[in-house]
Amino acid sequence: MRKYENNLGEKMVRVRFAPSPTGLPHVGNIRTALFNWLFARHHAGKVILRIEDTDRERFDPEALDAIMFGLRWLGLDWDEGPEVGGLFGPYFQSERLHIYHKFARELVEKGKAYYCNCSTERLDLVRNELREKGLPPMYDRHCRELGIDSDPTDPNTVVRLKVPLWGKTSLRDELRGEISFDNSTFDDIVLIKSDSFPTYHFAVVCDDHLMEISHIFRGVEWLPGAGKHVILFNAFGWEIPKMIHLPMILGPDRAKLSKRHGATAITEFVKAGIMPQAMLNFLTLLGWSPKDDTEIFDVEEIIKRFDLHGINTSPSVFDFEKLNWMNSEYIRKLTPSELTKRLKPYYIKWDWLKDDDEISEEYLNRVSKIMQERLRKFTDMKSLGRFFFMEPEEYDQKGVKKNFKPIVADRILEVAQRFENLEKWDEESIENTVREYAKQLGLGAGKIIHPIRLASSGLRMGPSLFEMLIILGKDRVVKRMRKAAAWIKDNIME
RNA sequence: GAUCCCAUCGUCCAGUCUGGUCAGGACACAGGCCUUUCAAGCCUGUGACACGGGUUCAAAUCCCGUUGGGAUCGCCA
Repeated sequence: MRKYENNLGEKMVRVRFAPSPTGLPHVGNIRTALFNWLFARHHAGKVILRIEDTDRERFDPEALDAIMFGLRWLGLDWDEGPEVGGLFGPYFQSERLHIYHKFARELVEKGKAYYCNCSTERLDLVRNELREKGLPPMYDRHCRELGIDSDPTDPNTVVRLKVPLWGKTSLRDELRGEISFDNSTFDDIVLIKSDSFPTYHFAVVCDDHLMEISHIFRGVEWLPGAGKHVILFNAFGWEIPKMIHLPMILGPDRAKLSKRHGATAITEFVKAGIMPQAMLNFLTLLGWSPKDDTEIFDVEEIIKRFDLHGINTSPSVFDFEKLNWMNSEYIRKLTPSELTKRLKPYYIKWDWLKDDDEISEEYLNRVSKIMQERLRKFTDMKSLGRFFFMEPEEYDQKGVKKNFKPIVADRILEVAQRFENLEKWDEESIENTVREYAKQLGLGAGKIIHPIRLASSGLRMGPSLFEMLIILGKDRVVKRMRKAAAWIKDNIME
């Protein structure tokens, strides 16, 4: 009797995300976690986080924190697993060794597995010989019929699965249909290693059964090995969960997405100033489609609409550009004060702000408002908005060439003087001052506007000049203009 | 090498299951409008059914083959 059945006797949806804590969580793994989660939430099922820490050599204690951080950042919670517990624990495979040992002994007793004492040297030798002959490198099943007596805990032996030598094994992928493999192409895989830890293939089958997992979502890279899992499930006589193999995520060169393509760890997207909502939205659409033209939708809407039918089978290229665009859409949905809240940590990191600064919240919100629609990522602020906090230390080179002619220095000084004399520092007064002066000289307003922009911000592009000057404040603007005029006189020759 | 998976604009997706509308949308790109610049916004444009056979009145869609891409073949997961 299952622990989790509804009162119709139907299996409850239970999915698992089963990362291996060996490094920073990769977007591919996170996408897998996301699809698991969306499916479970859509069907009011349970999400189990299980830690596959059976590789003691590659274990990285920081990885687990990074994984949990990444999941929580995206808003993916789990109903059972580390820090929340559950009825099917422990959720760390390293704490379940006795379970795997018990099942391994059972298989040996049933004649479905055997102990093997072949050395790694011998295994290498055998495989190399086969490889040289152009044959698939496999174990030669030397110990298969030897009847070696041992125990899963014995460091001198491993436990191997007795894969059927003939016939076919087939499985049903919910997206691709029947897939079948010739048993002759399978190796007698190791189930328990000599350090008494289970291999991935063994642990995953035992745990998916024991934890009553109903649907297995994982990357296609697991598909070729899934036949072995079926053999194992059958050896135990266990029901096989439904399997869904998710298409791979590729880099722009169509190779599996990896570090050399740029940011791939979820933490790097966090640092770059990508919003979790945007990341979730983007990742959802990478391999799944709502079947209409909806592109921007929130989690609730996605959960409501997520289903197996919309999942793709072909691999997709991770388009950083489109993610940035989507992020800009989400940035625009924020109120100025929400944006300020998110930008502040970056300001502090860049030394634009100190905790005890007297810069007002109101000032920050005005900066947020004026910059909001030109940010794609929070980090764009670093180059686009520096001048709101720091004096320009240099001027944009192209801008200098175009706008900082020697004759301009006196014009800047003149406008600075007129600014200083202004009683009101509002858009109307500033604009009138600039336009009237341009008119007096018989010049287009742009001839005055561009040098002022460059003088006050150091940049040749940016938000509306007059609004920008209001925010900066009269004193700072006048000071920066005089400084720029002096700079022109010092640096620009006739 | 063997096995498995995949194949629509440069990219992400729709259309394929259930053959029949100029193959639709988004990102990117190009041009235009707006404008003090940039961005945004609006308008327009460039751009794809990998190839070859078959089935059919009709094929992106069904079947077969070819080619191409990817993954997997560990006491890693």
